[in-house]
Amino acid sequence: MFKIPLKVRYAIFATLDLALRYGEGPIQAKVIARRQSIPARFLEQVLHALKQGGVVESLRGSQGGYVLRRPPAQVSLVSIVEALNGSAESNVPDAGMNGHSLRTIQQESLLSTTWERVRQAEREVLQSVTLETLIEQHRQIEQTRAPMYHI
Amino acid sequence: MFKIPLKVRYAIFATLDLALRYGEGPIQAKVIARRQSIPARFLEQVLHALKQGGVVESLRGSQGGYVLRRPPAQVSLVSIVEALNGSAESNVPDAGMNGHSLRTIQQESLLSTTWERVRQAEREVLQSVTLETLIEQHRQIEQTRAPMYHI
DNA sequence: TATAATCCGACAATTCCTATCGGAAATATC
DNA sequence: GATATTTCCGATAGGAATTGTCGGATTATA
Repeated sequence: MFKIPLKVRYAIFATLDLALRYGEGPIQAKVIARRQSIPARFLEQVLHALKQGGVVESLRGSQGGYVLRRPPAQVSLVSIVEALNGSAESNVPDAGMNGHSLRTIQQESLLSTTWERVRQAEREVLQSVTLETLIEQHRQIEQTRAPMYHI
Repeated sequence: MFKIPLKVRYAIFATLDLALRYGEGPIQAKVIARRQSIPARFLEQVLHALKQGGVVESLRGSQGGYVLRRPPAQVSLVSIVEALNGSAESNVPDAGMNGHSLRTIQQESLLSTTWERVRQAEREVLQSVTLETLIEQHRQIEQTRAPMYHI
């Protein structure tokens, strides 16, 4: 409804790539970028944010790379999304009265509970979907798709 | 969570302004703009979109203006929000295979059901809030605020 | 030491959102 | 009919956010 940033998709598919190889040691950003068709240099930034958010662990130096911090079943989409926003993202446009009339503030307070409910509804859905969930869906799609090429 | 455009707030407060005077004839965009602190020329566009979306009725010419198409209790926020997007707003970035690899399309199909669930969750919340709801909240805020000035 | 990778800041390019403008079409009023 | 008012419509400017690129510093491996 309100538009989903590309950054979020990149983050999901990057972590999904890690999830598919969970336990096999670190994977380099460059490799993920190639596999998932994501601009390599941009992906670096996304992965860095994911690290700050505690979703991912990084290993520097040669043979380094990224590793999922927890097993795929314990990584929900909400943790990924929130890692990217830095968990700040207040809906009220700069609360600080900077150039905002009293009217504007009263207006905000009228809608704030509604926005909060929307946010919460989003959170609940995203919390119910984990990387493990996506892996299963991925497998199901593969299985229904593959036979078509064999006929 | 995913940021709410200013346009949406403007639309809500404009229709709320109409709701507070429902049944008293057409109200001009200029008047609403002044009362709600919204850039007049921009509000015109928003109201036009609301008309296309069937939320609002317009009367052209002198003494014209805008009128709510249905009573406030029957106007939900979801109808307002969808009127603005033209109800298009597909999450898949231009479906048409233009420069999109097969991989990208498969990726989208993996997330499409999740995005759809998020969208649906948003819709349900926004559907449960009507202009009538907001009017009541507005009155309650007024009543709790007013006494403070009298003491 | 050489190589490979993340880290970090700066910044360029692009797209989207917000806002403004001029004038055309429609309508009420005098 | 003339005039004033108001919506309608398209164009477009300004700015902010998003997306993407780059250079080099830092860290680790071999």
